[in-house]
Amino acid sequence: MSQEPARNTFTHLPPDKQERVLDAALTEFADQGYHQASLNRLVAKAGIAKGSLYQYFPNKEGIFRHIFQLALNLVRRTLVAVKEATENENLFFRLEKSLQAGVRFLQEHPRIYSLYLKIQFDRQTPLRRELLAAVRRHASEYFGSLIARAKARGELRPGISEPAALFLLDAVFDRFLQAAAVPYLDVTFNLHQAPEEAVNRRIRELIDLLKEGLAA
Amino acid sequence: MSQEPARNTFTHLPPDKQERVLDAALTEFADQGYHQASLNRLVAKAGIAKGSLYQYFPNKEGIFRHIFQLALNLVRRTLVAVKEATENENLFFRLEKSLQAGVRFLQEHPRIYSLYLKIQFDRQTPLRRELLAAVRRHASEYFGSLIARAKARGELRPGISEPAALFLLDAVFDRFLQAAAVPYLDVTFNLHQAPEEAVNRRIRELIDLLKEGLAA
DNA sequence: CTGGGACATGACCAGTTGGTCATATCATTA
DNA sequence: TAATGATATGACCAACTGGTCATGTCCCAG
Repeated sequence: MSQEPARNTFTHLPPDKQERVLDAALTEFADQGYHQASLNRLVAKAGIAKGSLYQYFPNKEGIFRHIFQLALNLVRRTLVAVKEATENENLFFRLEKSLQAGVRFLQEHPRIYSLYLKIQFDRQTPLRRELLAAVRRHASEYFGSLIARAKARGELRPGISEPAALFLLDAVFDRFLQAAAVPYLDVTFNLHQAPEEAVNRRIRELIDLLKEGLAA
Repeated sequence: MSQEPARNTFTHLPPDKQERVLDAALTEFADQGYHQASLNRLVAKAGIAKGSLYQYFPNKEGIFRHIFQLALNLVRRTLVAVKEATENENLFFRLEKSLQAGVRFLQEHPRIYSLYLKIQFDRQTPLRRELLAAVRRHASEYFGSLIARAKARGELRPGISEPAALFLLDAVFDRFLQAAAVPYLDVTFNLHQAPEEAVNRRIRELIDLLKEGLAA
């Protein structure tokens, strides 16, 4: 499969130095995207020599892979935690809590989210297929299991199209997080850097609309 | 305001040559994004000398502005046409037609849509604020007027939050188009390069869900 | 035929990129 | 102390970037 991108030299380094390098790398890739990212800037930020970087990683893509894996693991852990924490609640409450958790994640790890958005729409970025496949799988499992449980508990309108419901939830959630993270994206909610209370109000409005529908 | 980015020299050119240059530029920017785009590749594609390019436009950003304006005007005209064509129909029929028109646009002008996505998530691209502001204004006007009319005709559930409805429509539409345009993005609908008939079925499922809601 | 303005051209420039490598430093052995 | 292997370093490389400009071609007016 894919060989380990980090060299032994890197894992033997004192943890704080590893931290500095990874931090600089995440910042650079998140700010600039893969191709725009400059290794010269990266090493300057990390306070190491250019040559050292190539003792730690085989090349630019190797650094990227490493960051990518760390980020993906963090997301995975977070998703599992939220799902378990609301296991026995009803669908709409779970959705509300999920969206809140999403916003929290994005505020705590803005660079990871920014990196994700960059990869999503830059066809040239390495690992793009892998990333999108992984995200798709997670989203599908997550919402799929919420919907299945809701159906079993009779919380869903009968005859509903499950793929459509999944698509709808995925779309609305993703857009909500984007609007909270990216300035100028949002049409009416003004979510970017809004106070928590305002965000939560919007979440409730939105869930309510999903629940009851638009039609009279 | 903003000065014209194209020089007179360019407008005096034989139309087919203008066409070739603009086409090459759109392709390059759409494929690579602003910063990754290479003027060397661009001139090779257009079959002109590097020096000539600088007789037509002041610099890279000037070329980008020009392409950008052309694209924006095209979108504007399309939006107006759809809105007028369904003026007296009910909300959900109009939404269906709008989404169909969106998919059609994206199939006819994939490079323009790709460019739009690139700009949206690359914070470093020039004109990003302008682009996002323009898109936001258009979307808000478009959906806003649909919703206002639907409300007047009593097609909406009373007490509905208008900002939430607007956000919801904007989110779902945008995501639907993204899923149709970008491979691997879509969780369950398999919209990318799907046949028209399949797309239209999905559109109907989705609109129906928006109409009736999720809850039992 | 001459002159002049519009347009075309590609060699050239300084700056930056990802990546290399000979050399230096350092801690740990013997 | 000497030797050894791991790690650190930054000058250096070819390739490419956006942008310039001296020179050339072409057409048309006088």
